[in-house]
Amino acid sequence: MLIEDENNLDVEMSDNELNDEQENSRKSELESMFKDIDHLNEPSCIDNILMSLEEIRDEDHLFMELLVERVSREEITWYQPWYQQSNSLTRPLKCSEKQKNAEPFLTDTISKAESDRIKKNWRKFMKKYKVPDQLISLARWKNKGKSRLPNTPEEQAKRFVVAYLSRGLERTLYQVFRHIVTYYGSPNKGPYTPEEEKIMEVCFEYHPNHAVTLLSSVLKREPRGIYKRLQQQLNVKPDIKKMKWTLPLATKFLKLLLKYTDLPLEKLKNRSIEKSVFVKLAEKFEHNYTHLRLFWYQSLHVQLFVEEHIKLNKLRKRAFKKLRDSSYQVWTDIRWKDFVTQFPEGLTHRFLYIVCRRVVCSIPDYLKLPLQDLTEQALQKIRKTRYRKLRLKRLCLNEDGDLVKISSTDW
DNA sequence: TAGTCATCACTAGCATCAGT
DNA sequence: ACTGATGCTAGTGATGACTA
Repeated sequence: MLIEDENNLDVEMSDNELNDEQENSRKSELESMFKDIDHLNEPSCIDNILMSLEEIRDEDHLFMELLVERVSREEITWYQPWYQQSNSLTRPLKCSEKQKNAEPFLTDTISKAESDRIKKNWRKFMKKYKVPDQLISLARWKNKGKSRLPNTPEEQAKRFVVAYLSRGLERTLYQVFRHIVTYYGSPNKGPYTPEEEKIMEVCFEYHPNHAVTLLSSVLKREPRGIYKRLQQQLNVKPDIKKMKWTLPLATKFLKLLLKYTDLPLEKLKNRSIEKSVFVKLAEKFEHNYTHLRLFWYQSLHVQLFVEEHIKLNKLRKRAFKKLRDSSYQVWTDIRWKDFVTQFPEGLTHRFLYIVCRRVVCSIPDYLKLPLQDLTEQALQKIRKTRYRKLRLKRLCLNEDGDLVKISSTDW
């Protein structure tokens, strides 16, 4: 019987080191594809890309063969909650009425702690089954040209690994697999570099039909991101002017909002408003509906419904102290909708987020720092700031139905 | 220099379609 | 019955130009 010793797993590279390494190898890979090539139509360019694709496919293929060999006779012996017993990794779990009352699983974004747990499970798995550290291959391997029945060796192996990685998590196999695919399968994130754009161009020139899947492999990016980028390049951008919100404009906005929702102002507080309403508003304002929606939830809602004069930095101080003492581990763990309930009425989660983020966004690596450190730094920054008395402007409707400012000297 | 605004990008869900 | 490819959405997150 193999004893799994968690304490032996401590020797590992920190995340940052790993990321830097990946980052560097990615850059040199992409650069080598374009070495000495100035003209996009150079066939050697697409050759390089295709070669790189081949390498990736081979790598994944070999890894899967090894995996099948190592786990083909393994059976699941550990306890599995009902929601981990499904056979499908690529479709969300459908629950029957009965199951909805059973032991529940989480549905929000996977937190830092959960992600670490998956990593830990993977290290155990590697050790026990003697496979290389190549989760990326599992993540991007596609069952093509083979039977897709769930009991083929490859599918079984894949399911076994994912089930193993899901141990101890209140998540479905689908959720864990999604997490693996996004975090390990397409590790390249952020804006597209000029090299990447060149590669995209070349691929579309030579292989328009498979360009997206090809690019997703070679660039190690999510296919959806590539689609989106493509659309941006093809589409003539609609000419949206910058918008400057003024009291008259906000008045017009609010009047229309009241009209389209057919509700009195008080009823709009904390209410989620249908998209169609914002789409109608967007037509009137000739602006993106998402922007208008953001304006409502991030600004106007707060200014209308907050019942006291708020000093921004006082609010921040309070928020960061609460965050420091919370159970959240890193910034991205924060569930703003839950968090905002601890604050005065009228504040929205988006407002709170934007106000707090202002402080931390200039702190290097703020998304990864332990929240305790981050909040300490944030509190220090707030203490040092010069504009400590900034208050939130509050607004109300006067008798004519126009928005006016509530003077803060009344308080 | 803090706040505003626009825009790009990613995450995680849902849906549909064709292929095996 | 299940897959991959593709599309859409709400919610988050990053960044840079502009402004008060």
